[in-house]
Amino acid sequence: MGTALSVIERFSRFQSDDAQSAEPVCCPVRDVLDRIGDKWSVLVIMTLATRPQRFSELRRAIRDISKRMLTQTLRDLERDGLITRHVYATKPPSVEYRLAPLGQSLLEPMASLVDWADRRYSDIHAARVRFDESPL
Amino acid sequence: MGTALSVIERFSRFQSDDAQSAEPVCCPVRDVLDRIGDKWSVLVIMTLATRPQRFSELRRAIRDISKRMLTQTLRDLERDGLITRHVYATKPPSVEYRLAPLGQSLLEPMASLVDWADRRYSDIHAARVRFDESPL
DNA sequence: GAGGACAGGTCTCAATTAGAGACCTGCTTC
DNA sequence: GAAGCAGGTCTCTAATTGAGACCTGTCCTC
Repeated sequence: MGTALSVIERFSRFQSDDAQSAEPVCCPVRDVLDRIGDKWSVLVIMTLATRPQRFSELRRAIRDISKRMLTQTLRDLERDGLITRHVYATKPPSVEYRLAPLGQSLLEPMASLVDWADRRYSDIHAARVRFDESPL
Repeated sequence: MGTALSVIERFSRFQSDDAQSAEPVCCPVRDVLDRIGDKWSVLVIMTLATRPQRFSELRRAIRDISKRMLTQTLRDLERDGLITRHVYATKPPSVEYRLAPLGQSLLEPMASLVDWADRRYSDIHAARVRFDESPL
């Protein structure tokens, strides 16, 4: 609790410093969060958490991702050092993606978020229904 | 560690069940993650973590958010029960946003993610540079 | 009492981004 | 020799975003 606030306060200070300056916004945390906070990254990382997988295994696991977005998400994650890409010179060459140590280290905090989402989902859903039904 | 994997495995099972069915993807965790995983939600929640704030205070704190997106983000967060909106009938009516208990409960897991981002930023940045410089 | 400022938005339009799906290369199978 | 899979790329369209004009109402200043 106290820990959470101290982390967030540190971040806030960064952000308000930024609010002063005329420069474009530049904050490491935002930079990273923008990257892993997109629609597919978290899903891909969690899918790779159990075991390394090939391109088409990932596509089957995450049914509604398009090839285009899967390719792009994998490239971005590789670029950030969260996953690694291994090409095997088999008959039709196969490509395997696996979590790099950096990606592994993300599992812990990510799991706490997933756990939160899981436990609070019913509250959130109830709030939505209430909001949508409310007068006006 | 073990905890992280068990949470993620539970989620994965959900996802692979889903992979079997012909139905459109439907998973509580994804539902929630899509919502808070957008560009602005995390920023707004963290800004409100320190104290309740008014619309224009938020705009000043998050300099590069447009009015349109701030309004929309706040509505969505309110709808999900993460924040509450209070209108005061002052001379020019003022509107204050504050974290609801549900939003408070998100601070802890979110902070662990922010902390990760903060501590790993240099690794990620180094990986990017390496990737961008690499042959081809 | 006209002009400007601020609060909290909404609306419109242009630019960016995402998704569907056709297409490509190389190799195997019927 | 038609068809299928792997791992992508390319193109076209649809949805999302951001910039910024505009709106209503209440101050304050001159």
